[in-house]
Amino acid sequence: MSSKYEPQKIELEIQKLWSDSKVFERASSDKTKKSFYCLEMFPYPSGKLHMGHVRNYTIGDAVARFQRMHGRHVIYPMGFDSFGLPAENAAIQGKAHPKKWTFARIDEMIFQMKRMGFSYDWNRNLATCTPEYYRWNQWFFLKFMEQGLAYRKGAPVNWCPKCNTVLANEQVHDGRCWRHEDTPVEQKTLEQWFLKTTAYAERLIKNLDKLEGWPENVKEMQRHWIGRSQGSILRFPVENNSTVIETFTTRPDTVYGITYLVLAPEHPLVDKLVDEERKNGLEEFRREVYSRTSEERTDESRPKNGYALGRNFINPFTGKTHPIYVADYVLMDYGTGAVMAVPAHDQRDFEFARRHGLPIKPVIHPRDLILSVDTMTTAYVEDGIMRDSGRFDNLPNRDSSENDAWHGIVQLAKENGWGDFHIQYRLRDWLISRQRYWGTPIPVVYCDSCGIVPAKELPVILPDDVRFDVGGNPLASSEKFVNTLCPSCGKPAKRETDTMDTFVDSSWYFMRYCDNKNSNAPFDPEKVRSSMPVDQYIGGVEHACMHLIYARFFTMVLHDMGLIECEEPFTNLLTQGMVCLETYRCPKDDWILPSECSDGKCVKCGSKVTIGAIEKMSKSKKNTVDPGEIINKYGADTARTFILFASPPEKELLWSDQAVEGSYRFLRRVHDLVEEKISSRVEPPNSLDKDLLRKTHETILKVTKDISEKFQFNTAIAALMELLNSIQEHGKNTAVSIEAVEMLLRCLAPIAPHLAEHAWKRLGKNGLLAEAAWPEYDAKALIVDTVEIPVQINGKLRGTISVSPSASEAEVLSAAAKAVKQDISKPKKVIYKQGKILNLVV
RNA sequence: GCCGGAGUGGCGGAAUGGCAGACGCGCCGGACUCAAAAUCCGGUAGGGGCAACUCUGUGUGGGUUCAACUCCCACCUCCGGCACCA
Repeated sequence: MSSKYEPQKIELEIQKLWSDSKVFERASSDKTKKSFYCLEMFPYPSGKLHMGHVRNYTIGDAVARFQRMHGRHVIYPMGFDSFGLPAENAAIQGKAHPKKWTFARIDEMIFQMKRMGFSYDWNRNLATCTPEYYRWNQWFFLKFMEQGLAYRKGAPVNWCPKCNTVLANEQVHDGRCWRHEDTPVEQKTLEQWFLKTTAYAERLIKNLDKLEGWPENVKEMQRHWIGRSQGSILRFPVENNSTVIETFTTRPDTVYGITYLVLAPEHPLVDKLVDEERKNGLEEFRREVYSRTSEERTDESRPKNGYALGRNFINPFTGKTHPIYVADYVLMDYGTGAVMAVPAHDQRDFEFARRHGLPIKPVIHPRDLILSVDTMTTAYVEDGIMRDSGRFDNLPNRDSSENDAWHGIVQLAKENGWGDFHIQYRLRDWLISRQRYWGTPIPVVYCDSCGIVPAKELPVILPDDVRFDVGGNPLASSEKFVNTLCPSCGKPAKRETDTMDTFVDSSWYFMRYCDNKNSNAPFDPEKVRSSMPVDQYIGGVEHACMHLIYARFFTMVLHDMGLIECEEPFTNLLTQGMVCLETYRCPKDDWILPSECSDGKCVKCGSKVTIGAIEKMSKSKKNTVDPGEIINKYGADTARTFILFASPPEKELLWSDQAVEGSYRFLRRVHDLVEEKISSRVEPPNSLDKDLLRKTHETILKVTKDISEKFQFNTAIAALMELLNSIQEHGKNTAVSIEAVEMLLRCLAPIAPHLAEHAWKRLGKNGLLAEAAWPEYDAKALIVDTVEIPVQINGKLRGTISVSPSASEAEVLSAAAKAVKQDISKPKKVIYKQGKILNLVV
């Protein structure tokens, strides 16, 4: 009795079989085997899986299943990054309380994940918005505080005067509030909490060299993000004043060319230094600078504006005095917020000097040329020979030794107390304060007598009695929450109402998975020790910097606290490419749906539509494909197979409905083949068997290699398609062809697990395929009697010959003589690679 | 501007020094059908030739090698990241 391929039916049956047998939970807790921790970046529970998720989790699930079949104790968890703005926005729009909203979305997501057949151990599940989870964020925060790794300082925020609220960057559109399009966002300074990531900058950058299992591009992005630069701190005394201005420079070799000095507009010394008569002008200048958005301010193409403070400083190297400016091109949050300006050797200083009529003094010249200020059109930033630089004249400014002017000048500064060598990082401390409700409350109390006091009782629970309709941080509207007693002196005090950045949640969730139900500690160190580090982490490259740096930072801090053994959380990282589809764009109606385009014209306005720009799937570009629809039409196995087949995992994937059909056809052919095998009688062995047996074992070898070495599921699937073709060409129901089918199913199990499991059952196999062993190839079956090898003459193909793989050069030459038309009896040179190729030079 | 990655049939892609285009999609032809869909079989880089065959071809130009998609040098284009970081 053979049946049709009905994926919907098969998949639900098999999913029930897996869940009833608890096969994945079992695999996840079997301590007798060597562990393999397969981790995927957990999602924000938006309610619907999108194709990006489906690709991410399909790759991960295939890896997890592959490793399980290799006898590993696979830890494969899933959870939800469930704090964040969308839930709060839903609440502001009056839809539902964030808690209710979030848990409803989580349930929808879990349903879809189960429908995809992902083999998670749901016992390890977690949601970061539960007190059971976030209390440990608070616990870590207090530990960080104890060690001076959490501190408070002023920092600018986006402020909407109409909402009376701080806005997240994503709530600011073109410098205006997302809800008040006519209201410009203001910059305001608030006291906020920071984590001291800069304390780990050196280790974060150094350890990258050890991460051999990480893609080079991600490591490079992190190196740049951390931005280590070697230079020096130089101090300049202000004329007729006791103040000293500290600057950071990577070019101490240019100090003799300083012609002015610039402070960032926010620099705390500005107000102290400004000349009384220039105060009003300064305020006006600052107002103008602050009115710009940060994008405008950091636009390199804008002319560099500045304002003289009417005061001078002394360059201790020359004893000369020069003016002090404030300018918008100097940033307060890099280095010391002040720079020594050398227009002759720095392009930005050069532009500023030309614009403001400041002198330019070259002190480094090319070997064969003396620079002239009058003819310079850009700064000279190359290396050369020092001039007008006191005792450093005629030295090379920089070379590979420590005897160059660069080092000599810093040494001189050091001896005189003017400065020292210094390494500066671009990485900044991590601002974790968010003026939001739906996040982890920062567990501190402000007391009039004791100051900042850590909360004693954890968790500090996020209250439910908050108002979303009054503006401001909803958390501040809960009287019960805000008003408390000081844990230290017992007098009335106020709670912190800021909550934590959700990147805190995702910085250690992979450790919580190891012991997700622990109510006495974030985790049992022993449990983390046996599972961490993560063997394979899979996710989007968009998290290359922030998330992956924060998670590495947390892991290092926890390591230093003695809580965990490993210093790096993720041994191997795979960043999957984007899922893309062509877009339809109308000149009037912007992005339109494919259905809104007919005959190349927009159905709304009749304009000619531009079709075909391939873009990342996104709602705004109207080029999404809903995974749910694909499952309904073809089943989860087809979606999985297509995703893995269409492109190698780290490359972008171009969605194609027609190619999806192709994957469906392949699976149906496998299904039909199995049905055919079980309904026909077994025949005796025959002469075709040998080739099929070899093909079977070649396939096992290739699939194993492709998946284990490079996650090349695309070529592994191609090999399985070839095997299927070979079995059908063989056409007989012999022991060998039945074995070939069985091997095909085993290899298909990580890719299309429902169909493979179903067919396994139909073949009458005992036990679950999900727990079966991965096949091993038989080297004997790979042996061949003859091989076809190409015969080349002068590198050009002139024929092929069939020889024994062990044939000698003489044998091959005589066979070749018959196969080609040319006379090859007197070759100049013979290159014979046994069993591979023969090339003759004549 | 700087850093990283990629350029191969009509399309997704394969081959990491050894027969370029595996596998799939699409397309063309055939079988089945009253017909269509589905399915099955065959063909499918381009040029020339009735044909055996032959020439050209992996972004462009050069080089190394018996042999280059693959290695080296220069350039072009596209994608991603960073971007006044002193």
